[in-house]
Amino acid sequence: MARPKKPAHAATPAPLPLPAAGGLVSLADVAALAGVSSGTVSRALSKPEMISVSTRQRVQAAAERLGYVANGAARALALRKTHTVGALVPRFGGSSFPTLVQALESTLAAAGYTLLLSAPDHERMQQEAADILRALLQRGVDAVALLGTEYPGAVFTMLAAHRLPFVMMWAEHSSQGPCVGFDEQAAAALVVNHLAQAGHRRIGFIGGRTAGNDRARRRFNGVLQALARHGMTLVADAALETEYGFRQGFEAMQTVLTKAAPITAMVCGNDYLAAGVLAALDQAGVQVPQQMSVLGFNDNDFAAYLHPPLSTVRLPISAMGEQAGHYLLQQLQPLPVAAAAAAAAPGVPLAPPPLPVELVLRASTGPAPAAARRKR
Amino acid sequence: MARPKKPAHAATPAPLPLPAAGGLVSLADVAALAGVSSGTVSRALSKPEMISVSTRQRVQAAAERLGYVANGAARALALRKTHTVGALVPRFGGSSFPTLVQALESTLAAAGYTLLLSAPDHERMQQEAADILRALLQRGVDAVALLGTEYPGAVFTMLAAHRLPFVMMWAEHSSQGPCVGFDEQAAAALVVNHLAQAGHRRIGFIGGRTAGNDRARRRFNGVLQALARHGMTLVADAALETEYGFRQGFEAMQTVLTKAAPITAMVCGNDYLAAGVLAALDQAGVQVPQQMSVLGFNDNDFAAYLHPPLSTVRLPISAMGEQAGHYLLQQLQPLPVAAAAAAAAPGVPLAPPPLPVELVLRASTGPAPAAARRKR
DNA sequence: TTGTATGCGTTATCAC
DNA sequence: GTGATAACGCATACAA
Repeated sequence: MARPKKPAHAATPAPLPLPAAGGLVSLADVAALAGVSSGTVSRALSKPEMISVSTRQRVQAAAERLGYVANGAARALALRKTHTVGALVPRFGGSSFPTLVQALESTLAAAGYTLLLSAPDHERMQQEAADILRALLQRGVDAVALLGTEYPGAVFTMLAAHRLPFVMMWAEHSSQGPCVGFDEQAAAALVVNHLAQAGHRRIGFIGGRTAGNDRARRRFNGVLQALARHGMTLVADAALETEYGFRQGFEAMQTVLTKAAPITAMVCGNDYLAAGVLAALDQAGVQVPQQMSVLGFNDNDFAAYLHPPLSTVRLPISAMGEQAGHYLLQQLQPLPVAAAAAAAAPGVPLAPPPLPVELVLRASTGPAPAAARRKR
Repeated sequence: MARPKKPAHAATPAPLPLPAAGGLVSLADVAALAGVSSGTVSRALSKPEMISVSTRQRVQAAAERLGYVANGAARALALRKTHTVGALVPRFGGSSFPTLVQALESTLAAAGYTLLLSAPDHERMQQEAADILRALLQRGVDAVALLGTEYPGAVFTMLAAHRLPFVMMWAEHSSQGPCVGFDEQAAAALVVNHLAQAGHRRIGFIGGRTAGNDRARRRFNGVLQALARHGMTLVADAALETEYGFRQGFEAMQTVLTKAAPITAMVCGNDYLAAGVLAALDQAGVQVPQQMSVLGFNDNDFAAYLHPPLSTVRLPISAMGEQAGHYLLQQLQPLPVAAAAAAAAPGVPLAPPPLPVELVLRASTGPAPAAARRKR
């Protein structure tokens, strides 16, 4: 600033590594030190191949020396790109969403994108989703990852108005846009078929709240449908929904036991619930699997370390996060071939196929107890 | 733009809710529609009290109509403030960090701040922490929340150079800056004292890796020191460190059992490990607590639903996240009184006091087994 | 109360 | 290969 030209022989009296006036070190500062224009500095740093070796080195040295860090806001303003992806993920703690988010974040980070996380604790989500999204848009994001599909229309309207790529995670078949997820019905079928083949006819279910939670609802419906294919339904008194959580599973199972519904197997909506269910059975003196079988959906990864180890459907949570990330990145930086494909079928971004699920059998299931089997 | 004045009687032929040309709707668009200048729009939206009621309403209506969302990059550039806090949290999935982050995020969100999350999956963290922080700075953050204290000096140098408020979470007494956390030593003492009073003399420990993990190290040291006060040390063959996780706890406990170290109690570094330990004991036919007591640090919240329910020290993870958030917010928007205090003692931001811990006893501990007790 | 003009730090366009 | 210069969209002195 004081001297726009002047190559930096051995000038500057106090060239500390952390100088900068009141504000922070900018392109202009680096330019002054390197004795070039700010435009050159910009290029030297972002497109080195366009610059001669000597000046590039001078610039890099100067930048290093001053501890220059580009101002993302200015860059975003000029580029109209933030290199940031927003994520809307409700009920973050105590769920398996962290695993999903971790996978999403590292996938994005590997491509130079950062994750702007919004994790409304309450079910503010339901009403305020649009406001929360607005905050994300306002802050500046190039794309958005949503958990689930249950959002007010305003959310999709805003997304469309801003022409933002987005993806719904842990979801399938939304008319609103592309989803990544796995086949919940297949997962439920895996569980139910296994129980049916073992001779179980009276089956209970403890799952998450279905209102405003499409994941819990699909899971529940999947179980119902799979049961129907075997000519069964859930035992009325033994079908509950509750919040996800250890305590909730525990208490729900206590309720089921109180009602003394004669069941031989319980299906658990996720493994938090399953752990609570097992604890309740243990406390009540019910033997697993001798007196009752338990199976679950394995959102997290501790089912194998419960007592008894729980048979579960293993769900590809991490893979789902990676898939979401890759999908968004593909929308963000379309490769030649992808762009060509997109041009061929415009308007319909190709969503990835559902991820595979897998039944993992452990000690918690066995043939239906004799007493129950006699009933049919 | 076409007509800078002109109040918007009933003009514009196709006033769709999502118009905007190639780019997106900006202040100027709203201004044009409302028939005012862009400066007025800016004020009407951010400082409504400076504007007359009538024009304010016109502006708000126009903004609404166009679906205007402010451009955060431009705002950040003009304001030199991003209203964003960066977080560096390693090993995100399968830990108790999500709970912490959730609490941090909602605390910040309540004050209008968003969370930029960086969650290096690997122990890239160790080497690349500075690069990751640089990415955060470059993206633009007003403050930073770090998990733990183990960062290269470059990290703190950059933080200082950019004059960024920051806080280290789950930490105590760092010379590098303010910390929020709880007293790990007190927590360890709670556990060890309880065991000592029950007559245990031969105690083992399975905890997290201490290299490059100050939390695991403090926890380990706390146990050692508490033992020392009772004239004990850990039983050599029964003291292991491993990654956190169910499987890891399971395998570590198997190793301990293999070595047949005659112990009467195990202390677990966290509850993932504890769950694995219990599973291993169960599989080996070791009765808890009759033959062996197990206690643990309760990072997560499922200790009560294990088999048997695990006695633990309950750790205030959520409170820690809130505390971190409040601390940063206080640095960001100093209240009159806080500012005065800061002026009185400049340079040393006052870190909040450690949060309280609590011992929760359940069925997993009892008096030391007779066989072992005989030994002393 | 409202309009005008300038600056925020970068990138991109265009001459040189 | 490099240097001016004009956006980018918003906030804010300053003028009216």
